[in-house]
Amino acid sequence: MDGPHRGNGPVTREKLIDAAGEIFAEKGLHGASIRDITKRAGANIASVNYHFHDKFELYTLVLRQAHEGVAEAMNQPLRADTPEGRVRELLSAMLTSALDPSRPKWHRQLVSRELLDPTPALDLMQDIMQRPCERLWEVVREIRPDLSEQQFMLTVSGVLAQCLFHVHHGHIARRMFPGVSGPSLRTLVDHISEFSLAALRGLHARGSRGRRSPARAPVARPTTGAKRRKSPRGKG
Amino acid sequence: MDGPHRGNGPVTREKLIDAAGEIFAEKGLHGASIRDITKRAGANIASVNYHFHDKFELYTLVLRQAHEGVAEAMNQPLRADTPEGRVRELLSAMLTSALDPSRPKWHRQLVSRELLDPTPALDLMQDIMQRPCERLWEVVREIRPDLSEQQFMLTVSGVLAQCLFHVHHGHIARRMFPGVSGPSLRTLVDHISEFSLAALRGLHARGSRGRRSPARAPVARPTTGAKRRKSPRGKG
DNA sequence: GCACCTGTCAAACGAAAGTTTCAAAACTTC
DNA sequence: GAAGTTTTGAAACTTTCGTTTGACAGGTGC
Repeated sequence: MDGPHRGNGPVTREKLIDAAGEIFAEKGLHGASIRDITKRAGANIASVNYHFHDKFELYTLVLRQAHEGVAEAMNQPLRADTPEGRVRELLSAMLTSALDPSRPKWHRQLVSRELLDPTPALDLMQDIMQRPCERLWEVVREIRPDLSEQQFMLTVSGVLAQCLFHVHHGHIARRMFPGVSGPSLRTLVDHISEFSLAALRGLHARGSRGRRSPARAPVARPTTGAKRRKSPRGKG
Repeated sequence: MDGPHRGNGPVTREKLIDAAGEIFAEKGLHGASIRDITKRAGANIASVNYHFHDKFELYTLVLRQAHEGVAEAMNQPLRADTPEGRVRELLSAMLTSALDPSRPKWHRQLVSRELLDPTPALDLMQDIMQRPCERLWEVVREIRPDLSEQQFMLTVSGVLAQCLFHVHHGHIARRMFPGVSGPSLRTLVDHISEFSLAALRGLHARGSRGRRSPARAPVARPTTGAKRRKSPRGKG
């Protein structure tokens, strides 16, 4: 179990992925070095290029693994009867999977980095964001079918923004309000639901400007192919 | 005016700062290279180490310049009579200075990067966020003095989150809703104000749990000293 | 036992990074 | 104009990066 060569194939591979996830989350694609990753994984320098082709392929694989849990949580059916209940259910699913403490912390951090950096693997991020946007759009339209198209976009963005903030920028809130205890998952879901639903009820329809909401949510279709770059520098 | 050496001292320095701002915003601290920066600035490679000590000192200087405009816009007095008016005024000041088209785009991008990366210059970010948090907290307390401390935090965070989203993650909204025209600054301020105020009116006070709001906003005090690292590697 | 494939290891590779050097050019001061 | 300071220039420096190499240890099938 602890010998140097003992069918370690998948073991070393997984240790590399875990170490790479942590270090990529800490320092980003450019800031992390293969020597750091292999050192933390307890593996040889050449192991990255052996198990994965190059650094960037390891990065995209790690990123894909980080975003999978969130993406699949978004596809579960909503069972609540009322649109208000479905809003809450949707937010609960999003935040629960995103803040799941059993998952390693670098999952959030990596996705957070990618949401900012549109460069390396933007299509993966679209996979994450598309379903919540679609479903939120639909539920919001059930509650307030009289809003303009732009109001829909701004409202959905506002709800998503609150979730994204607590998921990806929680450290800011913790730093700005050090005296206030951090909210539990339940409290978070309750507050954002109540806050957003109250706002939705009080919003005035902006009749004149903008078209009415279309029958279908005008959300970007996903790039299912997920066109991947071959190398970060396109050298080989 | 276009000769090789013509009192270029501060000229080269400023060109370096501008070029560094753009490239740092594009690629981050690690991704940007001094060769790229000096090439875009039309200067020699050694000029960065001559005018600034090293790469990191140039980075912090550029970051400080990027955040100054936003920080000072937050200190202007609020003139509106009603608390609701002051909320709108506050949001308008924040978004106007943050989205001011006359400022170079890399100001936003750099701050956006730093909001994510807690590593290099976190105190600068606190300078940016502290005043909006304080003032929002106070105005929200005027409107709804019955809310619990945690509800205040969540509400202020929610309002800030909407602003941050449109300032720093606008590309996500544009990508997710390609059919909807991006909102103007005026529309944005109107919507976030109306949305948040409607939510604030409809929020139920959570009486039992959490203490009531204190007389003073429990916002983190700024680190005025802004302790700066001497070098990215601490070598010399 | 032999060939074969899989993994691991230490070492080295070329490229690119940040930094330093030093001479020449421009500017300032007298 | 000469001396001294400031700024620029091209080149080289050291370090570190991602990647490659080739040898060697384990496992497997014949």
